[in-house]
Amino acid sequence: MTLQGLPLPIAQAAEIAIEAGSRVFAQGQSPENFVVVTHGCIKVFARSEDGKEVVLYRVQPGELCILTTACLIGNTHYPADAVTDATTRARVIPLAEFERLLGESEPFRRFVFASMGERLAQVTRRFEHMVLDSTARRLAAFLHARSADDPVIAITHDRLATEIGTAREVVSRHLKALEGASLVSLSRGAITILDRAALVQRA
Amino acid sequence: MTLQGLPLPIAQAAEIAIEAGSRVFAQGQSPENFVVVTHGCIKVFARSEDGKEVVLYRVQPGELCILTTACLIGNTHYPADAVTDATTRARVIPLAEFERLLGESEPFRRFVFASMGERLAQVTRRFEHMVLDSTARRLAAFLHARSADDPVIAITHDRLATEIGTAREVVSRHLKALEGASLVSLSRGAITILDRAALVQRA
DNA sequence: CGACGTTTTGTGACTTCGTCACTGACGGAA
DNA sequence: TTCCGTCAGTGACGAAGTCACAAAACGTCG
Repeated sequence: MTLQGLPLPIAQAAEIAIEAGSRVFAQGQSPENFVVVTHGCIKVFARSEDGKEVVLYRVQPGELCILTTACLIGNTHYPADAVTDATTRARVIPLAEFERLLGESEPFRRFVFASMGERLAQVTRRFEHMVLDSTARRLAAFLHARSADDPVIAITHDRLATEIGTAREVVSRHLKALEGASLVSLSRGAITILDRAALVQRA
Repeated sequence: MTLQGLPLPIAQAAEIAIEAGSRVFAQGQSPENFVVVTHGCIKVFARSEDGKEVVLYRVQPGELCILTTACLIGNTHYPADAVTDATTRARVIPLAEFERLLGESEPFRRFVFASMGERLAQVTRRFEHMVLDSTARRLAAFLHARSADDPVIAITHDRLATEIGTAREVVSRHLKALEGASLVSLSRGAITILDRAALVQRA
């Protein structure tokens, strides 16, 4: 799903900028606009009463927020929270215009459904791994995915833990073990991948 | 989402019957029809290589299968499996007709999106509870939900375990504890709820 | 530079959960 | 009644989550 592939109505829509770390929507709210990210990244996550978080998915450039879209027409409210990971730019289409486009533009409709299908498949896989895979596997898979273009991953153990759905201490211990096996080297706030191939084996 | 509330095109669609326990779709397939359940129940679940399962959600009467719908237009394939829990009847609309309706019928479109929004919120909450809640809480919540109209729940410990995403032995142990506290009584293949109010407390 | 506060990481003790390997109990069907 | 398949109970043990701190690493402000 590239930016080039965006249907005309989206490519022509107004663009807004959101600074890094700001809340895009909160649990219980109802959305007013259809949103497609063009730059940056939005993190969508659920939070329990006692403050623990799980990341559901991220909205990358060229993607729409499936929850926003579903709530928009379904007229329900968000079951999750979202904040920007980095400075983000997005194209927005107000509800009324969005509904009109859905009825009139076949490419637009196709784009919306295709995006929802992909995202749904992604969340399903994530769900499956979260419940069925061991922590060690999830960690290895995460490190492998995040080191695709740069062997140095800038992340704290705490953040990493919420990404893969476990506790910080558990992450620290597993990383220590991986360091012992010379697969990674650790420093404050960063993890350097030394043996990426070996990580695939463990994932 | 009641049957009465179904938009006309669905109420008029052809109805098919599926016997209990048969596979509705399998991981990797692509759907050919839009489906709305009218009687019975379809269980949608993910499965790992070694055979472990997690239930994602169930499609009840009046509901559509969100995965089928998303894959249908997105033209992707199923990321999960589905089987009928009981003898099931469903109305089906072939792909071409479905696409035409989406463009032409505003109520139909609204129904589809509303359903997706609801289901998505449901899966999100399920995801959250699965990752963040303790096994004891999930078990109590399950027993409470399933005893709404009948205090006797017909289910084996093994099935119950896959429902709440844990192992059979863990379920057996927790149930034993609940029996000790006189909240439930146990028999082969069935659980009788004795103190439903106390279960809410623990959920 | 050095003291101080914050953030990040390391560790040990303890609980809960998941897994394994069995055993026993129940309920048909032959 | 005797098999046999399904279901439940158990003890042992390793993996993972929780709790309570201690120790680094870093930022910043006199």
